[in-house]
Amino acid sequence: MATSTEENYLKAILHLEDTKGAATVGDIASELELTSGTVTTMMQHLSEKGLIDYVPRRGLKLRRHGRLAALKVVRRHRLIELFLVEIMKFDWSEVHDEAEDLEHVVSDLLLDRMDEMLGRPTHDPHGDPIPDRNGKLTLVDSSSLAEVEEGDYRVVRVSDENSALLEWLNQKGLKIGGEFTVSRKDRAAGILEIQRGGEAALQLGLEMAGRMYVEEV
Amino acid sequence: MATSTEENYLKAILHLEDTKGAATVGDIASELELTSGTVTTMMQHLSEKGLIDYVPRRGLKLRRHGRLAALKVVRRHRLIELFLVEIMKFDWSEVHDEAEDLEHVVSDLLLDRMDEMLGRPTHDPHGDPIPDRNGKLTLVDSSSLAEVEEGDYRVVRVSDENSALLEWLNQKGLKIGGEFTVSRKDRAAGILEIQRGGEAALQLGLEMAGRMYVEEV
DNA sequence: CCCACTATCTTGATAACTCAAGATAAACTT
DNA sequence: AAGTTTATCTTGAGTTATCAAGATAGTGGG
Repeated sequence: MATSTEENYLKAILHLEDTKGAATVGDIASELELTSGTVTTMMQHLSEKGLIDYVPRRGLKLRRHGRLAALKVVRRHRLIELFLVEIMKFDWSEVHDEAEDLEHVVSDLLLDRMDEMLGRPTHDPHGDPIPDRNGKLTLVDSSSLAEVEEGDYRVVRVSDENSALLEWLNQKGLKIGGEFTVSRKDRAAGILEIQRGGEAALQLGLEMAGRMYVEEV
Repeated sequence: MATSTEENYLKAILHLEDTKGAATVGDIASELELTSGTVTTMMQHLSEKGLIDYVPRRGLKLRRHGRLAALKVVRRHRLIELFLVEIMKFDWSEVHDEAEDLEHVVSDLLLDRMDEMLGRPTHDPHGDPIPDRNGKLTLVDSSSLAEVEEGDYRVVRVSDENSALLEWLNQKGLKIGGEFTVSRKDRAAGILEIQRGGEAALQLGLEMAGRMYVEEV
């Protein structure tokens, strides 16, 4: 139905709407590393296909159909990531790019086989929820680690966009579900200190903390 | 390095050279279901890239580099097919198309993980040999079932191009390694009769038998 | 040796996706 | 309100892969 290119645009728009409230031509261009002119052309095209509402210079928004298509791609991406981690024994820091390619190619049948093999999972390796086959998505209720006060927390989700952070967390043994204490927060220095069990305290920059989402214990 | 399209052309040329001795523009066109004009253009392109020797109207041939690239694609295809059958529990009749898409996308790392998981296999689900990482390929020594005389045989390989045949074999319980007796051969009627253990005899058209390869027991 | 047939090749067009550069509209500034 | 900045849009052009239609070269028959 949709080409891989179209799917990538739809996914980017969904992501921007979910995080920033709305997507603009410029946002999409920088997310996909394209020029805005290129994005404008595609917006006209997606609009003609009825996947988005697009009024030149006024803005754009996913339509129902486009949102469903985008959620389908997200579902594929996340299921594939989980498959790579659980079955193929990849590290959670190395699955993003592979899934980015596979999500456009894997058949529905193979995807369902993966889903079944994984026991119809609800979350991917980074804690992101996996939309179900109807595009329904259970939101994860959590706060950014950069914004919480001192206290006890559990890791609920980590952004998959920075693989260096994922590797670091992996090396420190901190995974989804892991618990720890925020023992010090120095906003001026932009640093957070966290403590786990009897282990040595870890320093973490606020920028990286902003990519981690937690719930209170 | 090469686009999926280029890879498909190279694979087709390799296949034709291996089965017919040489590939022509027309052969490639019908194998890939394209017009000859399209193929001509690509031959010029592959020739410029040094992947084939091509003299207009005289013919074409894979060069070392092109042959290696083609073998790499074949390796990917066959490993993926085996992965789909062994790990994902697909039937051998339904893996061809899926592998056709995945072969251009799966990373070397993922492919190696599959290879490892499968125990560095040497043959795909249809009995075709899997080229090793250097493109070395162990030929399967076998004869076409359409050409043997009455006697006892073992199935060594079945062409993966006719999925109806694969389904039929599957349903009859005849797989790679399976043994049987050719009890009657009627060239005029174009029919072959085979017998296994105590089971009822099976009739098979010579055309289909031509897609099966066997060795004497 | 010439004609006809067939395979191959060339040319002109199309579709999808992209960029660079210049035009225009909307939003701030003062 | 006018000027400046910034975001967005338009236009022209390039790339890759494709087809249709017409030109051309080789081959085989008479």
